[in-house]
Amino acid sequence: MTPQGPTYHHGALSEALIDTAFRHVQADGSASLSLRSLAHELGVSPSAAYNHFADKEALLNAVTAQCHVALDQRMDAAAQQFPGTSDADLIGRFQALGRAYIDFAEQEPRLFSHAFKNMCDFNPDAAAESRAYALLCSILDELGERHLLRPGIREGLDMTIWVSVHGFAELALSGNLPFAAAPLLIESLQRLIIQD
Amino acid sequence: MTPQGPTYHHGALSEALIDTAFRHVQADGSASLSLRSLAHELGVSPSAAYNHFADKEALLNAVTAQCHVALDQRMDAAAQQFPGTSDADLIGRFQALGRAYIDFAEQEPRLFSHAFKNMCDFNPDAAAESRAYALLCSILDELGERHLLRPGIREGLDMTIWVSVHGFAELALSGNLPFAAAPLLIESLQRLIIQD
DNA sequence: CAGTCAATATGAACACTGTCAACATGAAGG
DNA sequence: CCTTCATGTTGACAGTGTTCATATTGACTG
Repeated sequence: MTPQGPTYHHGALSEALIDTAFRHVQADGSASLSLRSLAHELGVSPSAAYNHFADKEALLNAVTAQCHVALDQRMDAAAQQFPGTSDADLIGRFQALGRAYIDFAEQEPRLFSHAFKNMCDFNPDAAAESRAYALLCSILDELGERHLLRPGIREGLDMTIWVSVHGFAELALSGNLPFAAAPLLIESLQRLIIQD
Repeated sequence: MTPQGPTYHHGALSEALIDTAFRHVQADGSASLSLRSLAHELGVSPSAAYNHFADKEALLNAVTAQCHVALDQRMDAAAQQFPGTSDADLIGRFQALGRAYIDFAEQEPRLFSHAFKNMCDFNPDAAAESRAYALLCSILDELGERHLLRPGIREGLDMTIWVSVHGFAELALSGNLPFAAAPLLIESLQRLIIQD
């Protein structure tokens, strides 16, 4: 059962933990997060969190899920800026999705880093459940149906575009590229895939 | 002055610290590295490291540099597998460079992660001094001179290819893509840029 | 309503950690 | 010889994640 309101000792500790942990990660990054300071901030004893999470890592994994939700919301909002089906709207949506991904990395660097921080084996569900990836696939399909894509390039193109935008964000965050170069990337990708 | 041999208390502590820290990062990742266990392993007191590094972070930055060296060595070796100037060698070198970057991420996941871990502002020197990036630029230039590249796509292409391969490596390490998809990426990139 | 039970929170403790200030040591040079 | 300076040690401080035994509470059962 899910917690039932603020009538218990604390009430909904697990949600409160995720919530303030999320805000701490957003502001200072996940490395400097301490379970003890978190508990102190919530007026709770240091070991209270262990009734809801096995580990500090388990709590941070819950925060990771929230980070992905935040990214997906941005991608949805970007897609809705160009809801039409005209050629211009399709291309505009393609650009907007790429920019939204990179803008999120620039404006919420800690959330973006934490969203992709965990090193683990390949999990097919992770990509399948990603709203961002689904939006990218559908815009590429629409571009293909309109013959706006160069012929014969559709196979694997969703992956290629995704890794490009993601790689740019990562390299910009690690100081190897300037965020100001984002438009160059979008233009370069467009030159590579759009028919003229 | 650089240290002068094993005649002092320890001799060359700073090199030894970087060396064993590097091996620890390679095996277990940078998160679980402890200065104290490192000092114990070297038969030295816990605070001895502070004569050579201001911080734990400073030591880890030295390790980061070593990680980039290891990556650059792989890229050099890959380029030398196709040293010729024939069309086949040029394309082979392009593929080999991409594969070497991704193979390094797969075979040395901790080193790769640590190499691009730090979040910091854009530093123009970082990219300029990267051997991997220089090798990529030169192969793209050679492909262009041979008219193997589709016309009009050269601007920003080095960045686009780099972020693609890097993004693939990152997403594979975080479990969002399978490393087995690497050939698909290389083929997709080739379809996008090579003239037919 | 009374009583049991599982969920939840507490307190004290353990084994760690990074970091620092004060002190010791030894090699090198005037 | 004796000072100087880089290097290393000792001991301490303030935190950390985590566990265990214990207490408290809300909800369900008879």
